[in-house]
Amino acid sequence: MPELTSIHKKFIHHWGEMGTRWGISRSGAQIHALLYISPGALNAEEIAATLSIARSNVSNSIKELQSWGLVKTIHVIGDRKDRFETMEDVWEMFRVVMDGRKRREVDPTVIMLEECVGEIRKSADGDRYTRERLEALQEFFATATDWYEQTRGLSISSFRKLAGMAGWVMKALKFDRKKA
Amino acid sequence: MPELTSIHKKFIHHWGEMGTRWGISRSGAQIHALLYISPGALNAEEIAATLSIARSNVSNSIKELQSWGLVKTIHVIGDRKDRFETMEDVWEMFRVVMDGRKRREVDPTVIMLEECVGEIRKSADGDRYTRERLEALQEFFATATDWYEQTRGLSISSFRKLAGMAGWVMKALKFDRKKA
DNA sequence: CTGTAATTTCAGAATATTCTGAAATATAAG
DNA sequence: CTTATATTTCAGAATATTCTGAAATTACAG
Repeated sequence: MPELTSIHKKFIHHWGEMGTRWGISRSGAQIHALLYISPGALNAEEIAATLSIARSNVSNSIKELQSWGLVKTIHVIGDRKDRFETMEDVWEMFRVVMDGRKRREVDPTVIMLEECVGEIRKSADGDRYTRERLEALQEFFATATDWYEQTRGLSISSFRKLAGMAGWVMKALKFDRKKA
Repeated sequence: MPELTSIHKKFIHHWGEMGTRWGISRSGAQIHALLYISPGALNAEEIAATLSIARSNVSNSIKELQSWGLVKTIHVIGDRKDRFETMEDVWEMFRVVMDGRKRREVDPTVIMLEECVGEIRKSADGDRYTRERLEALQEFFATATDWYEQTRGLSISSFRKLAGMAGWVMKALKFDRKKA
């Protein structure tokens, strides 16, 4: 993918911007976008040249992407350069990102809430309102993580079916639906 | 909530850090945390004093939170100062954040993909692989937004039931489950 | 109106993040 | 081992974001 068309550029730039909102650096997300639309694995030099970024930036960003589990290294015999590729399956890609975000954001928050609620229960001075609020958050996170574990193994088609069920459940059984 | 205990501080600081990963500034997220654990609505001066941040920062951050729909203004008769509060319901809070993120991140991406795929179809030069990849992304986003619309109105208890169904579906019907 | 309190705006300071390029290190063929 | 090439490290530059404080604006009681 040495020559980028305007469509390639558009996609890569947008993906780069979006990546920053998902905790991935712009360069990292751009590299991911490039690998995603590249038919074959690319080496670091090719990536740096194609995206006009420093070779070292590629190295660091690849490491970042690998820490997310989004990129893996390919060794081609007769080629000393490492090559990199990303998964084709979008659903798997999404799951990998979700797992990473859970690990980095949700899990530490759950720990923090446990610690806070634990302390507040010990102190027993009657900070009732704070305790209520933190326990409500705890319950939410418990439900959310439980939910995530129940569903993260579903294939995309199963997930579609589950959405269908939700709509059906809401309509046919007149389950409680929040306004709007 | 003028005097913060160490538990309050711990929660507020953690929430502030997490907020930055969700596209909300540290100050904004800290204000949100403070309002969340405050039994009553607070005015801007109280917030600034409690969190040791500039009065103008409170003003801007409140505006940011209001753009998310996370904070609303309360007018108390006989008090010229605006007071602010946030919703108690965690589930609603989560939904509000999800709506905001969808609006800011998913919707523009869907548009970008439409534009790219549209152009690539017109050009018809045979960039088959890129087209395939972008269409795969499109399909994923279509499923995801459809799913979100189907389920965003569910109450937390319905959602719990849905998770139960998912587990049941996976086990009892031996639906396809991806490895790991 | 007038005066005072409240709020907002905004330019620049402070901070945080990302990126570069040169130097150091690692890898492997000969 | 030696030499070529490939990769990583890292200090500081470049960039982006957030925050502050003073000035401008708004709101409203008297």
